[in-house]
Amino acid sequence: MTENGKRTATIKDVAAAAGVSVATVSRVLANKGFVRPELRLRVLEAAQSLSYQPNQAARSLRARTSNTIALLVSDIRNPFFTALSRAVEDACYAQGMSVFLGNTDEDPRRERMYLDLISAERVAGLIYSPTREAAEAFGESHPDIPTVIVDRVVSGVDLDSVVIDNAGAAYQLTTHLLENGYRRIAGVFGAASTTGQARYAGYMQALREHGITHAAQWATFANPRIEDGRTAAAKLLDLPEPPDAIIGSNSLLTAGALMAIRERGLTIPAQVALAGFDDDTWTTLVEPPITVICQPTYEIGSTAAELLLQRLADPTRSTRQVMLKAQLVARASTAPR
Amino acid sequence: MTENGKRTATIKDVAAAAGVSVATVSRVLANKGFVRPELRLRVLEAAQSLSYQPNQAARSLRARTSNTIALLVSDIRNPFFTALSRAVEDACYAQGMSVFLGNTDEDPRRERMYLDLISAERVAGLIYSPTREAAEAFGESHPDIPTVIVDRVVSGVDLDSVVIDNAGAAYQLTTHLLENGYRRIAGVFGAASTTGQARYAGYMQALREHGITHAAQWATFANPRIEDGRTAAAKLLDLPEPPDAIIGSNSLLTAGALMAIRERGLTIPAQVALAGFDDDTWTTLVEPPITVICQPTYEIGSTAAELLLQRLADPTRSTRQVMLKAQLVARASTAPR
DNA sequence: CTGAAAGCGCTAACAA
DNA sequence: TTGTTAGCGCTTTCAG
Repeated sequence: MTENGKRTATIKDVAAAAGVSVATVSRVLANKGFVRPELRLRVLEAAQSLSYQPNQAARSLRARTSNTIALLVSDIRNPFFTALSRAVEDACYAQGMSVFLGNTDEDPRRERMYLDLISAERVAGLIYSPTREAAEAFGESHPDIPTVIVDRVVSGVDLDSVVIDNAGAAYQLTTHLLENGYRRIAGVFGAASTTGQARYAGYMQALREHGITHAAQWATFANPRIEDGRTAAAKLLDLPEPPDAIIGSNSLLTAGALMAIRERGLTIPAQVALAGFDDDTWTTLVEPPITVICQPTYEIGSTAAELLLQRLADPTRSTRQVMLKAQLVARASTAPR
Repeated sequence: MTENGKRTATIKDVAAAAGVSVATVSRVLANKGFVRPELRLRVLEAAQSLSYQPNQAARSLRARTSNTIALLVSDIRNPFFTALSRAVEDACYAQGMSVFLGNTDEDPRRERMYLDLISAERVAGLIYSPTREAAEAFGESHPDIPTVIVDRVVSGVDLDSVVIDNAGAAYQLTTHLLENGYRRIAGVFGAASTTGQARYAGYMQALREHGITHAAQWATFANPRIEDGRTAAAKLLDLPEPPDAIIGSNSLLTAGALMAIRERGLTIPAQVALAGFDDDTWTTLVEPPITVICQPTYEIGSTAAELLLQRLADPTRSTRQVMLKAQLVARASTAPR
């Protein structure tokens, strides 16, 4: 009753075609144990001619883990995460693993849903940029799978992670502005991430160290979307005492700020300087080119994937917190005044 | 011997905790058949307190299909595909499905590997932007799963698809240039996709209809990467008789062309006009803003996801080829000369 | 070196 | 209405 019809071939079919047992087929396919060369060949040929594809679901069920890792970020359209995802995907491709992609939109509910999905799917591992809420209540209900944190910081848990020194980078960027003669330096920081917080802290510290009494309304927070950056920057620029420089905490916020500046016909940097994070293509395409902190985005992703893959190979190894170096790229948008 | 240890709870554990059979648990979780409210409650509570997550691998094995769709594109960093992926992800999220992401890099080998992975994973469906090779030899070995083609065209097979009228759009864009007085119009088209071909065809047709004898070296082909666009445009601009306008077949090629133009200190549009496809953010951030064909990228993605989800719900429905409208957005980079 | 058989966790007949 | 049970396709003892 093997009514084979159109069904994709199973290991049984291969076994039958090769005249061996399923165990033997499994062995040659996994290259485990020794099999007589002759049989091995028969099996390989049978598999070939039936275009046999081992059923991953069955494998995962048996192995209690899958061949897949998940990548959970706030929004793939954020160029930082776009580059990151590509790096992750490349590394997984090289290992024959697949990657699930999830966007949280910095929304804890959406994030929760994905975390559940992820444990239901029994993914092998997770590369994860948690929302601030999740970072703060980590462990509460984080799925019990190997996890590498990227871009953000979660304290009080022992996990692999890859970050840049966000506070330091923001400090450096702000100092650069100060040294170039800017004083009324405003910032638009990511509202939902620890990264935004850290950059804010570095920014504040630089101001403090230069004895700048900072007007509270110059530090604002926005969601990482162009529109939100534009709105936030617009408010800043319309202040009675507007800033003479604006820092965007990521390329979307910076782009939004640029739009707001353009709309008001202000010239950069004469009337207002602009600087930001992430060396996205557009930052050198616009006039004047924009000063940025250049994060090694691809490298962050590949390092994260590497850490995860290594942990999968050896779950007992001690965790590593990798801090990659970001670089200040000074351009005309922050020329000395 | 239920040594439960740290293992994630299974349906058995829930059944035991609720004092019912696994079948009952399955029923209440799937909302199938009737279960006494009292039992239903007990089951729900047990599941809750054990933080039970149904094992998807087991479900997939049983159901012979998974809860996942795959998205296979050339490069997620191409803004067109970035937006597309986000749309797909949103639609799947709404259905509680997950999405696999794969980048082919227009490399048939890499594509093949993903197609195999995809059939091994028994994904429920596929949203797919095939390389030209795959498009031409379609069916040869395409996995037997519901597939929606996006962005590209594959002939001779009966599949759902979502495209824009690429030839028409290129025709429109070229005509716009011609009407604005440009004559030596060059183009940098995607080398590896049917989309590039179609746009080339539309471009050629517009030239022909205007009686332009086209210098063959003005139509060039490049991989969809900024660097390649830059190189291709550089060659164009260094020609003894350089073009007075350049069309980029996608935002990466257009960005590359812009760089090449800038490097040579040429002014846009006085010395050379520039136009392209995809209304990426940077096109309005630069000076002058760039004329583009604006594709409804998000809508393309959500339509594709919709078509796929509908087909999963009803595999027998007839296929649909959806053609979405792209829009010419004329800006200063192609002002009349 | 090879095969038989026991499950992995779940759903859906089929029984009760 | 509920429970028992037979697989889904695979890997891995355990025998032979």
